[in-house]
Amino acid sequence: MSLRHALLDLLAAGEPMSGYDLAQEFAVSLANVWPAQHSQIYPELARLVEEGLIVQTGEGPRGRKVYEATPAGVEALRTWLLETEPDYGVRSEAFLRSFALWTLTTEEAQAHLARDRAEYARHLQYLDTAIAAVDWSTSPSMRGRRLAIEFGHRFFTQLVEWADWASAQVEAGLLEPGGPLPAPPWEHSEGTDAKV
Amino acid sequence: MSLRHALLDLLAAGEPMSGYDLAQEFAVSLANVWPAQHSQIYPELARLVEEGLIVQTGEGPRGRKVYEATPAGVEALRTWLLETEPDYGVRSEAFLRSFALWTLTTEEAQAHLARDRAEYARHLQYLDTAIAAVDWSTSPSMRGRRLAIEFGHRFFTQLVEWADWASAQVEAGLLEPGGPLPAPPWEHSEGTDAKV
DNA sequence: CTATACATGTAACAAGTTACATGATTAA
DNA sequence: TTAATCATGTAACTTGTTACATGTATAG
Repeated sequence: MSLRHALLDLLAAGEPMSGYDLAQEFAVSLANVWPAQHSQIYPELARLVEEGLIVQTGEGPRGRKVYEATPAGVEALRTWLLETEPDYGVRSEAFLRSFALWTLTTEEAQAHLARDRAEYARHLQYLDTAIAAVDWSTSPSMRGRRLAIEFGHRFFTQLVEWADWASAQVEAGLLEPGGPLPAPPWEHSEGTDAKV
Repeated sequence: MSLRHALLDLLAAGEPMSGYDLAQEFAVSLANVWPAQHSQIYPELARLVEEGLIVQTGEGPRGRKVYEATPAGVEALRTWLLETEPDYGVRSEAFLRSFALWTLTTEEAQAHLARDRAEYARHLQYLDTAIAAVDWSTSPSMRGRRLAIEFGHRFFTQLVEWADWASAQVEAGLLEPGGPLPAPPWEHSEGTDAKV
């Protein structure tokens, strides 16, 4: 159900888009949220048209088909947000890899962490450049999307910081038997207690 | 390919485990990294046995089968880390939802963010309790896993902070036309520049 | 005129989820 | 004795990936 809502959101945001445009969008802004290939997008668009949640409002060269969300489509988006239970699960191969770092030597782990660090920093820099290039005040969707972008910015900032921290721990001998262990995390987290 | 490496990592960590044990582990510590159901785990275990990456080393009541990783299995884990390109993509429905918050009213968005916040804080608290209950010095795998746990701790801390930030922005009128927009993210991120 | 980007689609396969199915042990 | 938990598995379905297939417009 997530893919269709991602498409619906993009098409409801204002600008009419083609399947090709949407695929581009998935390759950049949605790549780290809900990746999708064009082979998945085109059939889903056909289903959305069939259900009346989007309509084709234009065409272009090379058989280009341009779609927009219908009022029913926007309503479906709202219903999704308001009436379905969020799935808070996250899937990340990079995170999974960190579970297995102990099978590497200190040097190998350092190399792995350095590569991760570079990749996260590269992505963060790209994000910041993208943020700076956009006028976030133009439309309601843009204004709201600013929240999502901040989420991404903080996420990648945190990844870079984690990689640096992990690298320092490994350098200090974490992976060597008898090496020092870091202090518990709660010593550097304050003000995030549950309001329950 | 990720599921098998997650299983391999757990079985290589030291303690022999059954499919049931592994499913429990996926329901807790790996739930926010690489979720998996028992229906996916049992067939994968059978394949891993067939390929000689794990062996059944014991049995228990109710047809319980206990497995351990073979040296070939540990080597396969290392090869995965050292010789395959990481997939840095992240999939998160909660993150995707934040893209569509603009379709909600200020009040509706606040309710949604409050629910997210509570869920993240709850999970963070659970994580911290779990961290405190464990002796991280016992084995190489435990020592290394400390890095992954820190990753999770920071991730959820950041989510709580983001939800608070987003809520404050919405409260200030971000979703209302003409309302104030937050300052660009880079103003509160320092020391994470790419070392490229 | 030729390579690249644009543009849409389908087919075969792999991965993941939900539901079904069965039965043993244990604690109250 | 009965409910909960332990324990393993399969089947049907949905979702997602990779590869195949085709053709048009544009820029150099």
